[in-house]
Amino acid sequence: MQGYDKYAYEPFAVTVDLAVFTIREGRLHALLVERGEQPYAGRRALPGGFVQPDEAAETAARRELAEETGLSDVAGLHLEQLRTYSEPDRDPRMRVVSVAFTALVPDAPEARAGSDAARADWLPYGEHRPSYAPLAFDHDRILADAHERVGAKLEYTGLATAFCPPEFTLGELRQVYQAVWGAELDPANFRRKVLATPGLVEAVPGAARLTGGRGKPAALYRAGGATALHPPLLRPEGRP
Amino acid sequence: MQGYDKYAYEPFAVTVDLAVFTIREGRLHALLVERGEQPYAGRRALPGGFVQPDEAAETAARRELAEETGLSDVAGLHLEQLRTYSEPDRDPRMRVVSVAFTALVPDAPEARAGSDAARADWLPYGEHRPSYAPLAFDHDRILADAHERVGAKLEYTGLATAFCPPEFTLGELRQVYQAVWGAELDPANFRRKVLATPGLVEAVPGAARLTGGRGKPAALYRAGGATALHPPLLRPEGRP
DNA sequence: CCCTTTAATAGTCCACCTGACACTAAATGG
DNA sequence: CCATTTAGTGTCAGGTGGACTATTAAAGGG
Repeated sequence: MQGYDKYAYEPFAVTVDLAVFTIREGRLHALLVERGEQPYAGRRALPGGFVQPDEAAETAARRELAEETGLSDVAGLHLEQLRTYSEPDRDPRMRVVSVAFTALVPDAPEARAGSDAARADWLPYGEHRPSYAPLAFDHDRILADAHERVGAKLEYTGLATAFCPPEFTLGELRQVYQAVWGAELDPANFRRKVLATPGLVEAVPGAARLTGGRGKPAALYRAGGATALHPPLLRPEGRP
Repeated sequence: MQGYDKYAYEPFAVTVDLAVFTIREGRLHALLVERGEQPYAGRRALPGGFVQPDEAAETAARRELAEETGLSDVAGLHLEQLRTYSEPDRDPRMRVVSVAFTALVPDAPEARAGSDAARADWLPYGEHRPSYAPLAFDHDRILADAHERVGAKLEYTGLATAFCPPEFTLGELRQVYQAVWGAELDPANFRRKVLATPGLVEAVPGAARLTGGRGKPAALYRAGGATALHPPLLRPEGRP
């Protein structure tokens, strides 16, 4: 790092890309925009945008998240850096280094198109290659990396509650795990493990109960303060 | 992302910073350089440098790693992206976005000073605040983040073998866990768990044995192909 | 050369975690 | 009223993991 000279090197553009997930009807969905311009016009892509000269990448990501989702309380959403993608040819026009973030949204208000996107929608993301694939740029890879990261973090952190509203039932929490992992979980064993993990959830004291559909009404819980889970909640083996 | 214009935005300098760890005499060490110039002249810092216009951050990181460590077989070393640090004021001179990497080195040849550093040394990194603290820029935080990441990945990946030479004893492997976690592990139980984890290590078939110091000679093992550990090898509880 | 020290390896015991599964409770829809 | 659905409780067998003891095989010192 001998003497810096801001013009000694080709300038890099720095952007953020957002892999935003939510659970809808028990299935995992990702927020995707439709590109309105070349390259990849008409193709689906991750929402994102440029980092401004005076803001950190995290700030830019949260700003873009607010713009694209139309959510009001963006401050409370879970936003986490995933990794940075810097291959020289990832954007055909110029050198773009992109810091990717993962965001988790509890309920899912309809998305709205941002300034630079033709449209924005919540589209199902799962095992099968979706009809809208492939995404623009290297966004398929980013989204897959984000999915893998979220799946892994469910095991050993209390992250799952970030997909849930402030008060939720254990059934809803279990659906989060099932949607992300793509696996069935035994309701009884899930309840036992969640309640045995200190700080994961705490019961809402009032006899508060929620009726959603059929079946016996369930007790409500709030997210506990726990960030690390000991022991972890491991996903079932073998995913070939 | 409406039409790019590479001069529409203030240019960002993109650098890589390296948190390089090794095990020496059973203790965790980090590779640190001494800065020769302002700002922070004379202070310790992480090795690193600029990303060139035609290379990915990973490529730049591996190039810097080779330059700073003097290792010949840099290609085989474990190098992994940590995260990107982009706070606008993290470098007092200009806007620098830095992609941080974690590298793990098995044996530790003496470091050598790179082009931009007065010197480079392996310095112990552990519980106590070391005498060389604080580091330049936000490098204390980067190094702490890297340590936490490595400690966590030892639990559920076969990463520990990256600290070991191609053939190693279970005692050496256990020392890796102990040095990174700063905790004592029962040798017998460690052996049982490691050998019970499929794909973590594989025995060297010949009656190969290694003599290092006192005690019964140990059997040699090679790193197995396993990348994910099921079940994980959890570190002991409670770190207040 | 013997004896102590050190580390690897083997084995045991027991508490607890976990998956599988049965059973009851409370709501809805025909 | 009855079948269905989901919540919640309980049980049981097998496996895992921590604590601990014992044995083996080398090095080093007197």
